[in-house]
Amino acid sequence: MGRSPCCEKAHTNKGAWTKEEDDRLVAYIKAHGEGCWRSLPKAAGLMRCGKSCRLRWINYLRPDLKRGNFTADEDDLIVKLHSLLGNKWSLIAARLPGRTDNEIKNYWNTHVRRKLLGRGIDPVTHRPVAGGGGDVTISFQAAAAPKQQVEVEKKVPRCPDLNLDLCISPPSCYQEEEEDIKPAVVVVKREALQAGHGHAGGRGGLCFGCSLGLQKGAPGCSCSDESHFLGLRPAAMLDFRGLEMK
DNA sequence: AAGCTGCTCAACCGCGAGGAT
DNA sequence: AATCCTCGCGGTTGAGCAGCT
Repeated sequence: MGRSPCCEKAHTNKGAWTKEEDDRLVAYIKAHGEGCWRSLPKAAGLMRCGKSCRLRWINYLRPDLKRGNFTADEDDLIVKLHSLLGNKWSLIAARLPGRTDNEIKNYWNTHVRRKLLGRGIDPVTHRPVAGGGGDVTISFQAAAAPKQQVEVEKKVPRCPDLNLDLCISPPSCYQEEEEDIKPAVVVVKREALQAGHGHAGGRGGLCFGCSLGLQKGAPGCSCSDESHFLGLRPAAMLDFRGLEMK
């Protein structure tokens, strides 16, 4: 049987969008707002499926999109977020105002991956590839799970890609310089990340905690201290479970 | 100038999650 | 509880472009 098509394919346009289609879509969303993508094409007089309209709006027509090249800061943040979140492009995009998941995914695949490989870093694990010269030591070891969590995981196996529990080890330089440093454990709930919280006014100069939605100045925020790995204070234990929000 | 190759990025596809019935 | 429906996500594709021979 297979799944039913998302739309009436025989009567939908495909491929590149025309200026007229863009104008129609923008005008409709300005008048009626986003949402109800399934019925939008018909209502807007577009011969497109809802999915296509949504994608066009989100990735290209949204007025708050930031076009143009990625800055060094954005580049850096993408690498850091990817090291924590993996290929969760929508979560990464939520931390980069004006950028879309599709744009970041493309940028990663065409630029960042190659750059990391060139530095001898595995873009998947963010560890030095065998024989490589990289110095990134981000660990993907899961934090010790509480008993309740373990029981849940008997039914729902841990998905490594989900990264609900993340363990970050400071780089080797910290281990050399500060012997008593404890690994910082960051537990990030997916809902918190999806909520899209963050400081108003852009990301410039935000610590990693703030990039993940922490209130500036809250425990775990280290905006004023540029010297720490990923903006985390090496000896601090950060628990982002407190970020859960509606 | 023509042909080839590699790269970029907009768009498509299939699937899973979650809400509604 | 089961099924349906819609939305959103991540992987993949392919048209268009730039650079090279």
